[in-house]
Amino acid sequence: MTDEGTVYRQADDYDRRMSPYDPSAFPPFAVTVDLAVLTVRRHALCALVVRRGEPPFQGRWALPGGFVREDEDLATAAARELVEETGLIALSTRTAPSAPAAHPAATAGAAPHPPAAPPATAPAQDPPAALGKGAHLEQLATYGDPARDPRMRVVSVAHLALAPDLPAPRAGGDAHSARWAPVEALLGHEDAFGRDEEAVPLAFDHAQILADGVERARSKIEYSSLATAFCPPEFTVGELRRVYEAVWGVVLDPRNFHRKVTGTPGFLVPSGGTTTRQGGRPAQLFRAGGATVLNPPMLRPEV
Amino acid sequence: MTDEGTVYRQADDYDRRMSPYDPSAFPPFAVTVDLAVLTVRRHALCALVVRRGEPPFQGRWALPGGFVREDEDLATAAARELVEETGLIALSTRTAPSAPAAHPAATAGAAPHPPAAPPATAPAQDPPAALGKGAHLEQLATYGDPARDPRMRVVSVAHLALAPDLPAPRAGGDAHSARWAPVEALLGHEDAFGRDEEAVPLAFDHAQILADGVERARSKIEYSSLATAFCPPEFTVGELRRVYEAVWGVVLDPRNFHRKVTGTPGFLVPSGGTTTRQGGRPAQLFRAGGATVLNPPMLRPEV
DNA sequence: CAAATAGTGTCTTTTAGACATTATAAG
DNA sequence: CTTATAATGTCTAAAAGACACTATTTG
Repeated sequence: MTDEGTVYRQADDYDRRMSPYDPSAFPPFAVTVDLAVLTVRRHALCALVVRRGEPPFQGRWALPGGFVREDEDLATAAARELVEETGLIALSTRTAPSAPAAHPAATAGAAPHPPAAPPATAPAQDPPAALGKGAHLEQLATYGDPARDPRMRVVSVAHLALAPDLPAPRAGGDAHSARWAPVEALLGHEDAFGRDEEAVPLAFDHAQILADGVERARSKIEYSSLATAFCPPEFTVGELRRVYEAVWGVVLDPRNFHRKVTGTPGFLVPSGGTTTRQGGRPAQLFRAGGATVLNPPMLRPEV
Repeated sequence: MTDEGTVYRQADDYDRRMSPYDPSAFPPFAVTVDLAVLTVRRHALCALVVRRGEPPFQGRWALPGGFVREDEDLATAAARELVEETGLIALSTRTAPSAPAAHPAATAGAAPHPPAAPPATAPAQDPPAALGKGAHLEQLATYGDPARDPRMRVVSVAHLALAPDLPAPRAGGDAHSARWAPVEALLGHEDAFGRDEEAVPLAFDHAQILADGVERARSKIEYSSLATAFCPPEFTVGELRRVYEAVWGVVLDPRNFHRKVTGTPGFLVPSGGTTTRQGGRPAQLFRAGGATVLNPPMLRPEV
């Protein structure tokens, strides 16, 4: 039914170039991982950005990232970068392309591995680190526009990390090399441009990566228990609700939220304790339950 | 709070190695695209597979794919491969990672595999092509396990394509170089192993890629109008229902399905005509509406 | 006629969302 | 006391799902 022989016979071409005996037969790419690390700080969804010290985009903010090493898996590289940037240990890295019903429980995914401390390189002040804490880590998408890096052909496998609120990199500072910034400002929510320092567009295609990561997070907390990744090990229903409110940018009814979240099997398990850290009546403390898929889901309010 | 200097100062490292003046400073990768092309044939979800003519995995079935060219975007490469393999024109390719309102699509981990096909091997008869037709195309996930291809380091950016039923590659044939095969058989649905020819595991990590693609499709038709990508330009409600039944592997109530699908704004628009190609009372013909996000969603029946 | 598919309606259960009320802390 | 937050309950509207019934074709 089609032109003979031409159609899916590109395979010939493939094998010829795939031959290890002719390494110059295929175009070489650099492969990196970039990280969209999100957290909730002061009731706002924030991302970790680092300031670039060299061209291109010198002085601009960018997402943290680095090269994938010779014998390193993509998930391993992302976990390594996450440790290097934040001290966070990846708690879950799934091969699965997340889907509601398919998201298996994933706990330990990528191994911690050797942080491999770079020698003398850095003055490196204010690390936003919180060693010993865990974060959710998953692959986001891959970006490979030939022009995305002016220096060479780089394909970046972006990852999304969700972490509990971490200590500020350095309170009061202003010209540091790393910081948490509200995603609204980073993504230039129209009217925000020109006002704030971080309203300058991110380097490379990192604004697109971040936007994709934010949308992934926003949609995924609907159908999974991932919102708990933004919370400390023990948290209250109110704290979890404030996570949803910050990530979605909406206000939720505390009573309906409480009823729904406590009624979803496997979402939360009471830890026994209570706290008054939010003021008011003591609230029950919970831990994340084993469920990864929420049924029924938490639905974002309509437009 | 963390080890000084080591943390996010990988930027130095990054920039040093990124320098175009030292191309040997970063490890070179081959980058490919692999395609999980899905369609619905004879009430079963099927995938396009090609037979490998050379080692490794000689004689095994694999997903179609090929190298990303020097100055080619990832989406462009995937669209090119799709045309080469099937004659299908990519109708939609989104950079966006996940499902809009809901569900995150995928994140994937690692896996290897380049499809390789033998040159002389193929008489290349039966292309499952259907020139001039369109298909949905989107990025799925990226697989980069260092061992996924025994020959060299290959990172593959897998894509998912959804197409209407196409003419069989070659009816009656049995040892062709390309064919549609039910995903159940390809993924070795337990009891299916050993019975059928395609019960032999796919080459490389293609079973993982295909499984991820199938799960992406299954979840995405819940919250988007993507199921129409499996249908011809004009289709009936019954035909659309059979798509859902095939993809999900369930039986749906025709009456509730009809009420729901016609009641979802923007999902379907009547084209005016009717058809009796399914037998019985003439059915109204519809086209896909403009809506991409379904509200309310079509929910998969529970376990 | 029977058989098959299309399309509409009706009823019950479940869920979402609006909102009242009570409980227990801090200041 | 007031104020803030937590937790439970009640009501209504919408949606899901089970299922009866009618409509229009082919054989």
